[in-house]
Parts: sequence; structure tokens; C-alpha cells
Amino acid sequence: MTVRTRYAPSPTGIPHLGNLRTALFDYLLARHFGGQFVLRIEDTDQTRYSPEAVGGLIESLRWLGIEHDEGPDVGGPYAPYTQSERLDLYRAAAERLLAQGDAYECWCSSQRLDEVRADQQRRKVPPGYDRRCRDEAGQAAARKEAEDEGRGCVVRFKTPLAGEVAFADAIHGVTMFNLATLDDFVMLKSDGFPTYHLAYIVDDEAMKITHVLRGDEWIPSAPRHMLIYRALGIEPPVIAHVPRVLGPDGAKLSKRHGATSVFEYRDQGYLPEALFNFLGLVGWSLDDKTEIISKAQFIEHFTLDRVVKSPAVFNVEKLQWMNGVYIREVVPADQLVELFAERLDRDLSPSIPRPIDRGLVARIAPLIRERIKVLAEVPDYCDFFFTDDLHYSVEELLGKAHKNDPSGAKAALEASAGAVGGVATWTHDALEAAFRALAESLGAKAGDLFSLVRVAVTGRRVTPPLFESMEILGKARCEARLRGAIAKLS
RNA sequence: GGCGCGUUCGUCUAGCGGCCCAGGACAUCGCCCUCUCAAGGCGGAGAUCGCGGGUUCGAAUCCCGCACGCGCUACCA
Repeated sequence: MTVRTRYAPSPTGIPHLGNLRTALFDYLLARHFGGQFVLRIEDTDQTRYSPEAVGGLIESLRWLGIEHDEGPDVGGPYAPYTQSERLDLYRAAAERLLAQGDAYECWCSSQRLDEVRADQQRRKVPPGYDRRCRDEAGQAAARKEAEDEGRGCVVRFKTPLAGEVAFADAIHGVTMFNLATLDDFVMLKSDGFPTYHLAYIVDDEAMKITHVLRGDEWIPSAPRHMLIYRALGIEPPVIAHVPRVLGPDGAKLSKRHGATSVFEYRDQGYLPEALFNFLGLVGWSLDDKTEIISKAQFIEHFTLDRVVKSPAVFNVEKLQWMNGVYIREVVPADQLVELFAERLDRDLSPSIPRPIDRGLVARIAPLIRERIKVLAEVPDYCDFFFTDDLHYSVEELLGKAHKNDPSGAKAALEASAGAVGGVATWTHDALEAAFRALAESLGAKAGDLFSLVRVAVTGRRVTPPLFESMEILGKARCEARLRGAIAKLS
């Protein structure tokens, strides 16, 4: 039997990192066993449905590199993969349960349900449906009221009043649940849509899903699911409740914690490979030391028994570090050049002509790849290569060293312009030698001179190595910029 | 209120009876390197393994209580 897993999000908004981590585990598990990973859209709640969400879901999986084998966009042998298109299946299952006596129609109004619940809370008894429609007399009365008011009915599962159900979880082990604590839950809503409980079971069975991974907030409803499996004569799949991903304050990850959608990370310049790596290590680990791990290695080693039970706080700082590692050590140089170029095309001032010169980016990339953690930092590090329109103040130019000595700075810049003119071979080594000699003859500290020249040539106080930058800029531009700085001090 | 899940450095984690007076990583601190910023190297601090009982020659690891946190308790997933 081939392993089949599925990611079954409900399209209610932008895909969330916590959910995506579960999708990632689903994907890794399927690939590890050479099986399939399917995407299924659980749009059974019409009130929360958001049409753009499906596209976002697919795009976020695609970007992260979690490719699905079957789904609403790519089809597959068990189509359709959208629950709203499979309504007859759930209805048939509900009718079968009805016919078997494992379910019953409930005609109670939501208003009455609210009253019952309020009353139970007041009396401090466990809330739950009072089973009015479970017996014929109650049901008949409720049905009469409902028909007078033109309401429809829901289908509820007829939970055994006593006894126990065992539930075996691949991560948490076996738990026994007392049926007396469970009420008769709704499986089919009055609008004809199923609830999650019925829908996922019917679909997983139809789609031959062998492993169900979901957040551990689902543990409490697992016993209901066991009841449905049994009533429908379905052998339950392996079910694993994975730990949730929390925000820094220990609360469930939400908008309040800043970026929670992959798109925000993508826009800030996180690499999908890095996020994949990072996400794969929240709640799972290979051993006691592995941090940087490729997709292939994940697939080779991922198993459920190394998934932890406790929830994890999403540690953005570590993600940032990891992204830096990918930028400077993992991503191939040519790919990095393209990433940098795309970033510059997008973020550099519109006054700068497009497209950005890839050849130039290729020369700059080695200089900045080891100084940034996210792509968003790229433009600030190298915009001066692409424009001669530098903006810096006299204060920035003088810095601390020449703060009270503008004339000295001016003299040093003039000497620098001269030195640039005298450099025979335009290489960073020759430049550095020339400027060190100049500093000495000026009786200045090399660092002070370099800072001055740095601002003059780049317009910034923080840049890639000065002489490498100058080498790329070329003699003419460096000279012109030094003259510009001198003019600024005149 | 009921039911359930969880609990190892600030954070992510290793650990599945002796190798642990607990290892790695991020963050943090110090030193080195250094033209700025990074990167890198070295080193430090940081966990009474939630608490209390057992079991055992021996427990972070097994058992039982308790505490705390979280979740579920919808015609939401």
C-alpha cells in the first residue's frame, strides 16, 4: 500500500505558517515513503469562504517547494479535490448512517440550541446538545415547529450514551475517551454542507489517504471520528496530531505577531529553501546537531517518530540567521546573482534605468552576499553602483574623525583624487596600497581616510569593502565622486 | 464546569535507565581578525530536566499524584 497524505486547508484567508508546517510534514512523509501528497480544499463553511484564498494556498505551497501530486489545480484520479463539489458523497454517507440508526435528524432551531447552552453554563453542567430530537416524540415536536417556521434540519451522530473509545495517535500514543462526555455532534448542516468531521472522513476514504496529520487542537474530537469510522465500516488511517506553532508570547501564531504568511517572508527576501529548512525543524529534528539540511535529506530521514509533542514558538531570529547561511553558503552563485538582480529591478529608485545590468550584479554579489540576511537589504548595500546621484550630508562625509576639521578633510579628498589618478593598474590591491601610502604621508590614520573616501565614493557610511567597490566602479567614476565631495566642502 | 494535551537553557531542540553535576543551534556577552558593516575564529554566561512522591544499585529518562500552561467543549475548521 502506498502512503498517501493530504493537506486539507479551509480557504478562509492567507495561508498561515503554522498550517504550512503541517503541510510540509505531510509532504515529507509522503515523499519519504515514495507516496503521494494531495491538496484538498475544505470549503464547507460558506460563511467563512474567501475566493482568493485558494490561489494563495496553491501559490504558497508552490513557492515553498512543497509540490502536490493531486489537487484542484492539477487534478488527479480522485477529483474533484474541492469539498463543495463533493456534496453528494457526504449526503450519501449521512443517509447511510441515518438508515443504520447511527444518526438522526435534528430539527432544533439554533436559537433553542443557544438557550440550552446558556442554561447549561448557568447550571455549571457540561454544555452539549440535550438530545431532544434523539427520541421520536421530541423529534416530532421539533419537526413540527421547524416546518411551521420553514426551517430545515441537521443530521447528528447518535453517540453511544456510555462506554469508551480508544484512540491511537502516532505521536501521542493511545488515549481512552469516555463516551458519556461526548454529545451528539452535527455531521450535516441544514444548508446541505457537511461539517469537518464527516467530510474529511468520507474524502480520506475515497481518496485512499493513509496518514492524517493535523494540529493537536483536534485531539478532543478524535473520539468522534473513531465513532464515524466504525459506523461507516472504515479502517481508520494513521492519525498524528502535530504540535502547534506559537507566537513569541506563547499564544497561537497570529497577525499580532507580525509576519505569519509566507508571502510576507518572501517579500522581505527570505529564500524558500531557507524557510523550508527552518519550518522542517520546528517540531522535528534529525539529531542533536543538524541545522542546515536539504530537501532531499529531509525526505530521506523524515519520520513521525521524531516529531515532538510540545508546541514550538516561532523563532524569527533563528530563521533570519538561517536565511543568511543560505545566502552566503548554500545558494549557488549564479542563482544568487539572479535573486539580487530581481530585487534591484524591483526596489531600486525608478529613476535608474532598467533592466539592471546582470554582469555588474555578478561582480557585486560576492561582496554583499556575506553581509546580508534577507534580500531586502540588497539595495541599501549597493545602490551606489547603479547611480551617480548620491545623497549624503556634510556631517556624514566628515564623520567623527573630521567633524571639526573640514579643511583637513578637503585636503585629504584632493590628495585622494590625485592618488586615484596615479594608480597604474586599477585593482583593489593597488588601490589599497596607494591609499595606505597616502594616509601615511598625510599623517592620518588609514581608517579615518578610508571612511572619508568611502562616503565620498559611495554616499554611505556602511558599504561593501571600499577598494573592491572602487575597483568595480572604475577610475573615472571614483575620481568624479571625489571631486563632488570636494565641491560639497567648498 | 467537563474532557484532553503539554512541561529539558530566553527560543528551537538532543536525550528514549548508567556515556548527562544534561549536548547542539539561534539570541546574548567578551576576546581575536578587520577600511565601515558583516562573515569567521576562540571563549563565557545561561536548564535545581515544572513540583512532590515512589520503582531501581542508579531516573531528565519508568509509575503515581499535584501544579502551571494550552486546547476543545459551534449547523468553524
